[in-house]
Amino acid sequence: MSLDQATLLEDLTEPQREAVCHVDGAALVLAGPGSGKTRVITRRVAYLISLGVPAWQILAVTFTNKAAAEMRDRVDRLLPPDLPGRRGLTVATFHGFCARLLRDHATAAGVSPDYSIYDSADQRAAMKQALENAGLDSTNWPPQSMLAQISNAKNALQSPDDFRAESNDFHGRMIAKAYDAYQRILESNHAVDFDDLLRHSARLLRFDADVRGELQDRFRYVLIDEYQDTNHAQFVIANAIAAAHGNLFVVGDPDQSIYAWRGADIRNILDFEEHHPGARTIPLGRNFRSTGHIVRAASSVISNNRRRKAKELTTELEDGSPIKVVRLADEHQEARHVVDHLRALSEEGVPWRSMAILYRVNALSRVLEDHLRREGIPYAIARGTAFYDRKEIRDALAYLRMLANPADDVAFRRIVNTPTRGIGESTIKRVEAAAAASGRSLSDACGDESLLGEVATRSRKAVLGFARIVAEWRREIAGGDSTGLGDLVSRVLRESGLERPEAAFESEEERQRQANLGELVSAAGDFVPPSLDGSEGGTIPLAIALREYLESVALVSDADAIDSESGVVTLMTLHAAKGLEYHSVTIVGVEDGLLPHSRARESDAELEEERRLFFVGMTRAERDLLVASASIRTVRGMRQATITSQFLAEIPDEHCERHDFTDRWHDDDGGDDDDGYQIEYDDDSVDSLAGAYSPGTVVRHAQFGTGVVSSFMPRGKVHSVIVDFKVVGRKTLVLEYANLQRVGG
DNA sequence: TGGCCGTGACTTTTT
DNA sequence: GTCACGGCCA
Repeated sequence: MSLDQATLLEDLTEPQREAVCHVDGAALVLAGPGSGKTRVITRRVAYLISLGVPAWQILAVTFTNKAAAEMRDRVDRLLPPDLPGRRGLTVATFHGFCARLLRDHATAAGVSPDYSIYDSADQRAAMKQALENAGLDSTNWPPQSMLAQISNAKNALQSPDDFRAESNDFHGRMIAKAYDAYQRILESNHAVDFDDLLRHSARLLRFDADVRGELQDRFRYVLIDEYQDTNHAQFVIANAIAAAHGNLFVVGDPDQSIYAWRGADIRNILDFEEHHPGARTIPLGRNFRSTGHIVRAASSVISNNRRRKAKELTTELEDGSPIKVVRLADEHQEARHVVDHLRALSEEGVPWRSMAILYRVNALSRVLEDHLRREGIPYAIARGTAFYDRKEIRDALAYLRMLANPADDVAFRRIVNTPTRGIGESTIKRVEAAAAASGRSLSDACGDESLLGEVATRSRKAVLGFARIVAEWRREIAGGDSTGLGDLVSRVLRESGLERPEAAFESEEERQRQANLGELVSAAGDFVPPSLDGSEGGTIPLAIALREYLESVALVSDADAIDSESGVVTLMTLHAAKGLEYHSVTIVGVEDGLLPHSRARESDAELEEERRLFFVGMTRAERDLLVASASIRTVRGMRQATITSQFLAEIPDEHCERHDFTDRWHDDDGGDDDDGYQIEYDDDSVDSLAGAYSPGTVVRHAQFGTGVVSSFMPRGKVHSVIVDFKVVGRKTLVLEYANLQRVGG
């Protein structure tokens, strides 16, 4: 049976059709929000297959597992079940693809085939160890910030040596030192971090002609989604595979580039035509998602960015209702307002699952949650990693990880005495010393009695006993196949003592923990290893299945947890919302310092990225968009006055209704009695003073000299500010009496 | 050896 | 306000 090409093309616009029918050569599809991007990608894959290109020659790369799953599914539905050549399409995330590549070519890539993938918590532990080894004090050299700078280096494909060569100041040299020490720890633990997945793959493709040739031969057609968010390593990977045949088809939107902080290089998409002379560029500017007010307002906001490829965004849908821009007294009023709004929509028949609440920082979800819960509105927070962040789950996974990778001392150390089995800190120290002296891993050393001379007799028994069960588990892994994964996990949990059936009589928390472990067992039991690849009834060795399972767990993202079918309101960060759409979208906390974020106001480039983030949020809405801010917000337990985001002023008045509810302070039953919307902002008192003395403002005081405002608070009829003075330090002053002068702009 | 309690630091976004 | 770590006590 063949695939009817006319059906694939019939409901497409002209530019969409052009993109779908593009076959050979490089192409750049500039896909504005809501322009049918996913449709174009899936149709093109199906179109290629209809031309006789076998599916296994096509590689499609997305950003999240969820996007990959959706794409696979949609292509699948376009293809007749008995179509020859429909099997074997590769749809993967960059990280997933690279993890697989490194496993298949471990030796060539210079990694151990049993490598572990370290998540951010593991990275922090490794970095702390590295700083200690390098003789750096972690107060002066915060692990988090060291990791961030190392991450940047890795994304730019710099090795520790490259990095050192480029660092000529003291600070840079110290980071180079930490990078080197950190990398040694990863190596000795047979571990890679997220960035290494990309970096090692890029290096492999660049320097190993055999591997490169193999991939180039196999993947004749390469598609990359969200190309604006690729970093240098990803750029190298994509281009290396496509170099031989030049069939690189990328889709993206520079206006939705929101990952520069993670090394994404917007030039990859802006300079695509220079990298690929003769490339075809196809702009998709027509928006099919949102009503007129929303599209035009978003378009207007984003036009304030100077560094962009100007692109017209149009819609043929009706204007719809104007955007609601509301200001509330504080975050509780804000949450209450949002809840009322969503309830009203629900009463009009909009299902909960078509509503989303977006925010810049995760911390804002809490107040919203409280109010949603109190009001009985079903909701879910997009936090895919939440389950895997629980202590008991991390413990369980550490067991599995040290079983799969005996060199993983970080995992081993985590669980060697969890639950407690009489192997205390001093015992571990001694085993560690013995392991280091003999060049063995911790888990190895534990099983070797001859190395444990320094260990007290009683502890030695405990250590050897533990080593014995570990050896038994490893034996089961070596002899089993993929059908035994669930049983393996269940056995390890039981025999390790993590699972305690008697806990049913203990606290609610403990019962919850046990339930979580049970969930982990069933998840492992249901896991289908990707390399089984649809071959029904087949099996692969248990060791490989375990490795693939751990890999899939390590690569889950928050966005993966979003279930549009679940019938609940979704709460998530603006970042996680990329690529999604909802009938109704609420963006909260649109205040100066939050959006744009205070940590991202240093440069125009950062400000523009914040604006793109707001743009992404706005364009998630199909018909209803509510943008809220609070005039007072509690940050870190301190109530602070805020000023509205500059982005709000960029929404043209003809596309929005502005309401100020800040004087409804005492109306706390938040009832239906406030119909009398006030259209005008009364921009007096708190707002304008807060604006003049917002945190960061430089001021001069007659006695204390100059300083920087650190916070601003209304105090009844007066206002007080906390100022960090250069000479005398932190002072709290009453604005009305202090006679401060603002310095500079 | 293990658990508890107090103090200190810190919060952007995430594969 | 929250979390993580270190010190102290049982």
